[in-house]
Amino acid sequence: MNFQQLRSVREAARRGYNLTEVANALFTSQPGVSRQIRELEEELGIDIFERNGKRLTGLTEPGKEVLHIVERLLLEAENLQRAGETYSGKTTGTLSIAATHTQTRYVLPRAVQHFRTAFPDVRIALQQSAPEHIAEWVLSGKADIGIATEGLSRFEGLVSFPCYEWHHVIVVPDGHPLLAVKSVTLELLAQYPLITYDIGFTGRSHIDQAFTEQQISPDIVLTAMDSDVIQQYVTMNLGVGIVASMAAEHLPANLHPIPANHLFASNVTRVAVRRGAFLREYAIDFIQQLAPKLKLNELAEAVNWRR
Amino acid sequence: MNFQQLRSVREAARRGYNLTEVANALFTSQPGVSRQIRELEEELGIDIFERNGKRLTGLTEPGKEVLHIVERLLLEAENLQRAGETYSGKTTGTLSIAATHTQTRYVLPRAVQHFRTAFPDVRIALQQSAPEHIAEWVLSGKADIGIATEGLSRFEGLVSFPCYEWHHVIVVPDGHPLLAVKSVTLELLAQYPLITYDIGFTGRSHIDQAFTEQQISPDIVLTAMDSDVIQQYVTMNLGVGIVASMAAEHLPANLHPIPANHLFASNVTRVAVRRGAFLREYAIDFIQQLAPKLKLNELAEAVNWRR
DNA sequence: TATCCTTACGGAATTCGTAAGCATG
DNA sequence: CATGCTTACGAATTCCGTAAGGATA
Repeated sequence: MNFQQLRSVREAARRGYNLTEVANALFTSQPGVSRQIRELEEELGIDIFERNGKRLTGLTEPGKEVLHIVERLLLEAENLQRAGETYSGKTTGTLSIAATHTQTRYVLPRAVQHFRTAFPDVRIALQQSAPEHIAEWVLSGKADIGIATEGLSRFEGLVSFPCYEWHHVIVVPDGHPLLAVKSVTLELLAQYPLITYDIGFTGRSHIDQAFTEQQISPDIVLTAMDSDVIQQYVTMNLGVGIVASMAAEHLPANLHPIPANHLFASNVTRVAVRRGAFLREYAIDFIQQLAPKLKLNELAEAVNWRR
Repeated sequence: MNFQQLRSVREAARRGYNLTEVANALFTSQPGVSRQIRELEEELGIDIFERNGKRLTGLTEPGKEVLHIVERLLLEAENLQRAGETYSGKTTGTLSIAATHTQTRYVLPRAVQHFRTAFPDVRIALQQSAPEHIAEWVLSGKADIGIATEGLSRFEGLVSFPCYEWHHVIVVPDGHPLLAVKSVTLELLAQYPLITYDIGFTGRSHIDQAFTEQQISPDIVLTAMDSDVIQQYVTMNLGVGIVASMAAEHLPANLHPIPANHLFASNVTRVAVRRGAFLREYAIDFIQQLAPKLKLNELAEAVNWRR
């Protein structure tokens, strides 16, 4: 058993069982990959892959179990590498962050700027994606850190920490009737067409929840994944916007914020890492930047309690 | 990075940093081991071991972190082997069980007998030890299964399941005054010298607890790790014995049991496996033999939830 | 017939053990 | 001076890529 065999198996599963592609990905020859896989299968005494004639078509039942273990093995191997890099005082490396648009656009810039000065030699890979995919990315090791407001705490394989709390804010264009109202109510709000986030994004669930509780059906005419798009359509007078407070901090001159703390439940943005991951010094630093209240030993314990 | 390097590091830490010994254990040459370790250190860019001149004396700070990861890696590798053996339908292998004396003596014989007929080609390694060590053995992978009444549930790295419930029983020799009493009380019992288990063994904590709650100080004249010794001394009229009900089932003719269900809290014997371990079919069978109420999917989930 | 996997083979690189050298308690 | 680690070197093994062969959509 060796690591090249394990890499071949993992890559084969990831790349749709096409060994030619696997060979390219691993910078080796196709017969080599073929051999690695067969040798591992022989050593374990089982078929890992289903074969249709000569072509691989999928995983066998035992193969699925094997793949799980192989993934864990390779993740631990990466942990080992990173441990080495950390303690050898290397400041180079890559910090891979998966975050939603809202985080990437309004929250991360400050953290990234600080990070750049603190660790100038570390490359940052920002992966913007939907909350449900962020968890996947972190679980698979493709991202070191995941940041989102929804859907991170459901995964056993992740440890997540609260970063900060925020509210939704109503955004209207110049001269909108709501600007004259002292305290906006949900009923009032529901009289206008609304523009807000897609389901599953940026606290959308709390918006729906608020309306449902008061048995009001809002007229949501348009949803988007990001606040810029929402603002764009509010400017075009298509409706009243509901965006995250972070997005409402720097509005263009023709748009105006109206507080909505009293209407929608507050949201907590969380940062997540894979349970058992070895975190580089700079990754820990970045997390602490995002969640300043988080104690270092809390973090270490939560991530490594598996020991 | 390769597995031989990892094995060398682990073995070095286990064998007191004597590379000559490590070489023997791994059936290779001493310079080979030396090289493996140095190459891994070079690849990771750190010193794993403290050196005093040429000799290894211990782990460096980073080395401790590295060792943790290495241990996990090698355990996963063993999991992979076992997965192969399981699915390839091999009935050979070894089931390593760590248990207390009481379990080994009175509970395991039946399970082992059943196991021998079901899996005649699997060797059984019974490791008898103190409860606190059982957890260690299972955690380190030296034992597949641990069985004890105390001290298994405290470990995050273990998953444990209840096997069966039992009580303590009072044991007295022929003609003892307690035999004439209808229902023994703690006060009455405390008037005699007592012989029972060592602290930390076989439900001893529940015995102490019962006396403490009634503010009685029993006169425990002798403690032992196992029931045979206790019975021996009861026979010699040194005092009244308190043993596990399993041990009182087959008493010699000159000793007599007196129920004590009403005096001491009942005990639950538990079986534990390492979280994330891959369990061979026969190991699962053995566990089910011990804990018949345990559902298969419960077990699988608890052990592998890490995925 | 184009794609994809296997087999065969030979050269290259790695690995490993022996023997000798050196440090330490 | 005995134990224990390192260095040096050569042999053996393993590894890997190229080229050819065969199966399948």
